[in-house]
Amino acid sequence: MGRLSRARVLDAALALADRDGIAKLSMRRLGAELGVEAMTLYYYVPNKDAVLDGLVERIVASVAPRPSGPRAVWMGEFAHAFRAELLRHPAVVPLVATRPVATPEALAAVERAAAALVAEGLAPLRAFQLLNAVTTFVIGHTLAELDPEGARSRHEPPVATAELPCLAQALAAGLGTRADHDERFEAAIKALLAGIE
Amino acid sequence: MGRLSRARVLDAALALADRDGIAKLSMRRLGAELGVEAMTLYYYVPNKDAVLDGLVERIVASVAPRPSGPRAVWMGEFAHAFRAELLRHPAVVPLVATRPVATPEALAAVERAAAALVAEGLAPLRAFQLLNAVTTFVIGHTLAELDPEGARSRHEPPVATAELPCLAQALAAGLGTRADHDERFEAAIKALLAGIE
DNA sequence: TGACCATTTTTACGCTGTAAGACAAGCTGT
DNA sequence: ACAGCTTGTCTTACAGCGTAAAAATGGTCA
Repeated sequence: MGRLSRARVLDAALALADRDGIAKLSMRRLGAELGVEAMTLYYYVPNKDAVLDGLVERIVASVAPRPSGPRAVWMGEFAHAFRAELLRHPAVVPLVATRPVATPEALAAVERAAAALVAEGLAPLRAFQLLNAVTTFVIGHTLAELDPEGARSRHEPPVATAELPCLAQALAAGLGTRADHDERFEAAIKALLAGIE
Repeated sequence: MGRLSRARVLDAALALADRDGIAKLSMRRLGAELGVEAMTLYYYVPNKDAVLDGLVERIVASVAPRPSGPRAVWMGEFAHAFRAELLRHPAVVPLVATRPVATPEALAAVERAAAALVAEGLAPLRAFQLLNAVTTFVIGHTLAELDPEGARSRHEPPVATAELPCLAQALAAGLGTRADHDERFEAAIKALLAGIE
């Protein structure tokens, strides 16, 4: 195992969160994962919040819109890519949803994305508004997509459908399946992009 | 102060969360708020998660769509009402975003909302899809709206605009102001509802 | 009085983030 | 070679957390 670094700490944190869930991501566990005592991490990172901010950074910096051709098209592609990345790291989604983009690297990534839109002719304000509308929507949708899994694993009773006939029918008709989510995401992002021309 | 009950525990929890933030909502503090030891709460609530689920229940049960006339209209009104309620309890928004609707009361409220749509002629699956699309969007948007406040209060440097020219310009042009959020919410929900006809 | 009961408190355990300081190893300048 | 500084790690400690288990309290009824 090579030398420690902020990057390696974040790598381990992301792996640990993906494997065991964010709840299990403690400084002691993270240290153990790296073969080191908890306090050692504080040499590379000011505190735990910085680790969480780092995880958000990892996700945010890993996707970017690539403008070319009709805006609704590449914006749609960006939305899909962002959603895919979020689904790849389900444990981190609540962090992305909850914490503002905070680290310099993450802010720089956002700036780069906005700059690309500005280069396409948008005003800076419009660029951020567009980016914001899409990311905000993707995060909201993905959060809703994730919840069920966590809920089911908590305890058996999937849902007391006895006195919830509408819900029971909807579930039987495919509500909450992967296909349902995909389809709804597709429809909603299309509507959103079409409406914000 | 009258007798304790689950309802009064949740009242106190909501008040405490609104006043001091969810981070400060601990069983001991909540007990103190009610003039009682922490462990006493466990007589009214199985564990802390149940308290958090209860907070979600409070929010979810406090708004409902009221179908009458063109769907896009009352759905828009529902979206606005939901957003207003979320903004009234900013500290709870991350919970609503993150935790599935879990308590019987909350599930019943959702069922009631869906039943109202079904009574309007929608298939149960469509009813939930529509509800889901709107609530999901509102939650996502409101989360993004809230983040900045929390971020600013953490420490002074609002943002290093030096090397983030696009962001700086956008901020100067009004990005992130209340008016900006209101306007974007309005535009996006309209687009969404128009596109899911 | 004594037994039952609902409610509350006490005590305790293992876990958390992290402040403060000790410690070891390597590099530098003399 | 020696001293001293830097870099990295570990030790110890503290206050707080959620909550299991058991004990204490107080009221109501037989």
